[in-house]
Formats: sequence, structure tokens, C-alpha cells
Amino acid sequence: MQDVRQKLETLIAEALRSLGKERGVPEGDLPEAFVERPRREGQGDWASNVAMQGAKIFKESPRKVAEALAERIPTGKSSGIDKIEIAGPGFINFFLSSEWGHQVLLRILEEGENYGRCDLGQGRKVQVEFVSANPTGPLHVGHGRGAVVGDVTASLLEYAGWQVEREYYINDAGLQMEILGKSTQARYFEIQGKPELAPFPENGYKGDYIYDLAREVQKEKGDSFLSLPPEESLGYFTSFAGNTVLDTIKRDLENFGVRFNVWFSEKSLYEKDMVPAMIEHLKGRNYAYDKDGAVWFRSTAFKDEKDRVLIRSNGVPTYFASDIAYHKNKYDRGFDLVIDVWGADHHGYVPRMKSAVEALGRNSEDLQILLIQFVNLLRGGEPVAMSTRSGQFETLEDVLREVGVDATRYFFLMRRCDSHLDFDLELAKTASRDNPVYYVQYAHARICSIFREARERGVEISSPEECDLHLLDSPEEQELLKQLGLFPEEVAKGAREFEAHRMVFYLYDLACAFHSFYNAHHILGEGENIRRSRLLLCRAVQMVLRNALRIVGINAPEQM
RNA sequence: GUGCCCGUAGCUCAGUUGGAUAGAGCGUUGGCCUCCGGAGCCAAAGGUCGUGGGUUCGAAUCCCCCCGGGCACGCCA
Repeated sequence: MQDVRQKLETLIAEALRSLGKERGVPEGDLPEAFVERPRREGQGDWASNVAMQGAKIFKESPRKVAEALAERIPTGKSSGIDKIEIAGPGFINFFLSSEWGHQVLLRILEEGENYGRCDLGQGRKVQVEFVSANPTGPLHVGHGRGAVVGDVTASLLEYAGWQVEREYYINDAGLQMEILGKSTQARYFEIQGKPELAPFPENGYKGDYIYDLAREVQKEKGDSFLSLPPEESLGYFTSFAGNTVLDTIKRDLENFGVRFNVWFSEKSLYEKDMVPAMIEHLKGRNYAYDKDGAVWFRSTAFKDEKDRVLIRSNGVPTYFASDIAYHKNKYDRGFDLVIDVWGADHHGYVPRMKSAVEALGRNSEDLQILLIQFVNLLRGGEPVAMSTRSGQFETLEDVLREVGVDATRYFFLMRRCDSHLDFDLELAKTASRDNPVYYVQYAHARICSIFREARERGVEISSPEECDLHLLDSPEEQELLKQLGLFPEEVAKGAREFEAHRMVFYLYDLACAFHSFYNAHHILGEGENIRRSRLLLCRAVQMVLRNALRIVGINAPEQM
């Protein structure tokens, strides 16, 4: 079945060419044929504003242009267009025959869990790198938001025909790991009653989890480190603490339904000398040079106010340098597109990274960066402290335990990722009747319940051939069919714009259309013919709810 | 000081190739099951889209000024 949008746009384009020919307008000057969904009832199923766009070129009022175009577009049974209306300042409104709605329904039943997929990605390779929190402490709610946005963006891209890899970048090489090791070591000596042997470092990690780590070391190694000079045991503390924290992070993400294909270690960049290789690459392209004993990136070539250091004069690479090497490695692995999910506090770093990508010889569009704004954690309207030292309900683990995976994922998706999010624990948990996630899940459970009831009453589910779909002509049924038809578009749009939040808005609208339909019509109660068609409609809604819920990683319960 | 993001109903927010009478949820008010799950539905009230200019057939959307809020600006990571 041909896509409706495509079909209409083709018809409009043909009408434009025909009119252009008549009026002597060169084809290149013609406006782009474009249709959209009108907002309001009575404005048709689809509408186009080309007449307004083209008024100037055709040197005629928009309404006149619209009329001329409308005359050139066939209506009637063969085209599937019931009628065309010119409205307002010059909109061309298309009223489609009900056949289109029926075809949507048939298509859903036929394609099943593949309904909504498209080939936007054309099999190209994309990497989504997200979370990537330093393994120096447990994940907090902010990481959780990034985790969901990255995960769902990846799922959307998969659904849209991209070949997707999810990656976690482990910052295991920097100073932070050493501070983690020193913090753990200090707590270990403190527990042993010898705090003076290894003082707690400045900027050390003060969370209670450091004591837990120290106690674990004590369990494994007893007091054996007391007799060693602290310098000699530091390596053990660092790697033990790092590995243990990373295991915790992996467990939390697993519990959150987030899985990665690749865990990429920053250390491996250095072990494989990727940084020097990157420097040589940039020098060869004249984007890096030596000065004052340091190596510099020529970011002024990309409108930066000054060049930036890659290798310090003491020989140690900057974080920026390792990041460039990392991104070079991504492209070397053959990704056509790379998506980074960052905390919004890194936004100042975006232009520099994009410059680096260009300096590597790629288009800056080959790197997309999603910025995740802060999560404002509330409890009953009161802010919850977010510092890493207090242990109360700030870690992702605690939130998941209290609120559950489904509600947490849903709430993290309710806002565009680059806007602040108020996350109220009480609302997400206790207000189950006002909670949108239950509203959506309830729609699915309700449908399952209808089918259970139907089975009990011995009602058979018919095949489409046995149904008269024309009976689905009430406003609620028409609206429901319209929503079902919208799903592939929403997927495509979400994948094209990297907007994960669209999916939950769509889910909500679909659930809303279903609940209205359910209340207006007694599905199992009326005549047999209409019942058949409505059950088929329910089956389709159930399918699409499942498909959309799978993308956002939220459960579709049979009952609640 | 320089740069980026945000400002839409009482509250929390949707709303982009510029489009028709600016939309939801919560809250408020009033209705709806003898029946498939009332975790639902229907309706009402609520707006100078921060302010002022500009661009044009047309601006919440694009441009400029100002006001208010957030963030970033290192040979840190």
C-alpha cells in the first residue's frame, strides 16, 4: 500500500507542474509539494499550503492558485479522495475516502509487530553512546534520564531501519579513578583505626558507598594492607573500587532495562596509542601544531576564540585529546552517524567537539549530540537533596525500587530531553489514578480484558474478510483509525529528529482515542457484524500499543 | 564580560520546512455504568504565547532590543 502522504504529494506536484507549464513558470521555481495534518476538525484529513507558498510565483491570490491546483487533482473512487475543499487563506483540504482507514487497519493486522517500521536508515550504521558515567559512584537520577533517552533513541533508530550499536564509554583512565582509589584507601585505614597513615584526599568521594567498598576490601584482605606503605596498596584499591562500582552500574542499568553492545574503556585508547595516532592525523591535515612545548588543536579555524591544548607541556594529553581520539576510533569502526548523549552542563563543549570531527575529515552532521537537562527530584512538591554525600533517594537504584521501571522510564520521556524535568516521586508512585503511564497501560489491559471476556462468551475473532469495515463510521472509530495511521509517521519523525519524547505523547493520544471509543460503544454488546469489526479494531490498537511500548521499553500488561 | 538554552492557562508542559479559532495533564466546577475493568468517559471555566520593535499575505515559531531564570566559558575531567 502506498503511503497516503506520498500519494497526495505526488498528485500535488503533478498539478503544480501542469499549472507551471500553462503559466510559463520554470519548474525550478515551483514550491515544494507538501501536505500536513490539519489541527482542527472539518479541515480534512490532510491539508496543503502550497497555494500560499506559490501565490507570488503564479502572481495570483492564494485562493485562486488553490482552485487552479484543485481542478488538476482527480477525486473520486480511483484516487481515494472523496473531496477537496479550499479553505481559509488558501489551504487545500483533502477529505479521504474511508478506504484509507480500512487499509491502515488491514496493514496493521498483516504487519503485526513490524507495523511502523521504515527504511529511513537504509541499513546505515549508527552508534549511540550514552550514560558513560565515571565509575566513581552509583548512578543517580540524572544518569537515569540519559539512559532512557539514549536507549529509546537507539530503539527508534532501529525501528527506522538503522543498524544500531549502544555503547558505554568508561572513563577509567583519569585522575578521578585515582581519587576514588585514595578515598577508598583512606576509609579502609580509618576503619582499621589508623587514619593518619592514609589521609582522606582533597576532593575525595564522601559518599557512604566508599565505606562499603572499604569494608569489602577488609573482608577480602583483612588488615594485610596495614603493614604495607600506602603507595604500594593504592593500585589495588583503585582497581578494586573501580571494578566494583562499574559492576554496580552495570547491574543498575540491567535492572532498568538498558543494555549495551559495547563497554569501551578509555584506558584502551592509551594502550593502543590512539592518541598519538590521532595527533599525527590532525598534524597531517594541518589542524594540530607544536608550540611552547605543548601540542595545540587549531580550533580558531572553526571560529573558536583561541586554539586548545591537546598535549600539555608536561606530556600528558588533555581530556579533549582523548575524546578526539575516541571519536576518530568511532568513525574508524565504520559508523555513518555517531550520537553522543551528554549532560546539558557540557553544552559549551559541543562546538569544539564538532570542530574536531570536521578536523578529522568528517561532516559535523555526522556527530549528533543530545543534551540532557537536569532532573529536579521532588517528593510531594518539596525538592530532594541531590548531593552525593546524603544517601536518600537520589540514586537510580533507590528511585527504581520506589517507583518502578515503567513509571520511571515514562516520566523521563515526558519532556524534551533538553528541557528541565520535575520528577516527583510521590506523583510517579502514589498518584496511580493520575499517572499517565497507567493510563496508557490501562488501555492495553482493557483490550486484553475484552478478548478474555469474548473468549468466555464463545465469541470468535473474525478474519478481516468476514468484517464490514464500513460499519466503523462513528467519530470515535474514525479518530481511532486516524491515530493508528499516524504511528509510522511518528516513528519516522522521532528517528529523524532524535526526539524520543514523541513516543510517549503518541502513546497517550492513542490511549485517549481508545478510551473514548470504549466508553462510547459497547463492543461485545451490539449486533454481530459491528462486533466483528470492532474486535478487529481492538486487535489493531493492541498491536500498535505494544509496538510503541516496546520502543520505549515499557511493559504492556495483560491485566493490572 | 563572552556564548548557549529557556520564558505558552493557577501549576507542570506539548506545539518547526512560518499557516486556519494556540493544545494536553494536574487543580477547580458539573455530569456519565442494571452492561465488555470507573486506573475510564463527557462538559464548563481558565491565555495581551515575558516586554517592545522588525521581516510578510500570515509569527508562539524567523531577526533585533530589553526584562527574568538556568548553564558554560581551564595546559580540569
